[in-house]
Amino acid sequence: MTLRLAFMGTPDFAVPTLAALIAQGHDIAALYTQPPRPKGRGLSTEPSPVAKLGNAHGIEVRNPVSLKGEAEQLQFAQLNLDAAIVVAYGLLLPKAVLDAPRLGCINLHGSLLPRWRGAAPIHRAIMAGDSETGVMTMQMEEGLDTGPVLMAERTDIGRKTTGELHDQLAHLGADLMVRTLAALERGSITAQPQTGEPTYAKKILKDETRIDWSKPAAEVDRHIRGLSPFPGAWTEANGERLKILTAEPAKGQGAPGQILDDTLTIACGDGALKLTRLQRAGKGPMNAADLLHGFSLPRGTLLV
RNA sequence: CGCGGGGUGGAGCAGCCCGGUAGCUCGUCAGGCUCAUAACCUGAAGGUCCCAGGUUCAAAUCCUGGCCCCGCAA
Repeated sequence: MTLRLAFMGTPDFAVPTLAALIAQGHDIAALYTQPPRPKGRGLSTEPSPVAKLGNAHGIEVRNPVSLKGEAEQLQFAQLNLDAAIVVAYGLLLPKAVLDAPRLGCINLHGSLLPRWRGAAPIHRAIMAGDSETGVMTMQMEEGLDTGPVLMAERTDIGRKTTGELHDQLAHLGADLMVRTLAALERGSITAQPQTGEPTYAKKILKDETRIDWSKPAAEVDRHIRGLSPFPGAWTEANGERLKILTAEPAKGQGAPGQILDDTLTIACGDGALKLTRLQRAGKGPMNAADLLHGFSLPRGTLLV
């Protein structure tokens, strides 16, 4: 069954879903994404990952700064959609937009709602030490990720990093969205209200990314994994900024932040962690052994 | 033109200011030894020093232009 859809999304997380919908042969009438923003270092602005894929398929791309205006809402309504698929779009959808498509607006969210509503569900789930998470499709309402749930897929977190989990959930979610649309069109599912205590995944702030070595090793480990590879947990060594991408549990004790051996085992408030992949300012990511070849970090050094 | 670091054998770095024999810690290969916590010993191979101009008797090094990577900041 071919549906007439709009896709609203911006970052990499949304790309697999858009690709899956295209592959399914759905009619993507328009693509909404955040306008290109000046992106760092150079002066270059780049289209969002979603916009790039859309351009490659000749889909009309729209970058409204807001959907609150009547003109935008009218344009949206005139698309005459079966549904709008929303994945990490970055804009709130007013009621007029939510109500316009025949089947409404369907959102893909990267957590098991109502846990971790909001901006950074993957990071927060790992940092909080959750043992499992997942993706959900839901019928959108005006509230922030409050809509009733259509379908869900779970997965263990284990020792995954945010990057690994992000990619996995993006693909699980793409498949889930395809199945959700098929079921919706058949009329074989109904949305179920979210149950349980909501929690909110607040945006990651810069000043919470620094590693606090006085915390127990298990907690530091979650901190590192939850922020890897973006935005990155970091510490300071010899006055230089060191981003820690991965670490693994290790044995040892000492003053918090102290290097205990020649293989980057670091004492935490309780227990220790062995750093395995890290990045110096201005350098690319590298394994611990490689880093040590060019950067002196003898045992006893204190990371702060 | 937001600030800054960088591009040197396969990896990570030094050398650049003060031009003049390609260096360090590893890896790889061969041989030896026979190894407890990243084994050790001996030997070898492997480099357009990002690219293009310029200065010079001589450029990894100084000058000009370009390309690429990254940290901050947004």
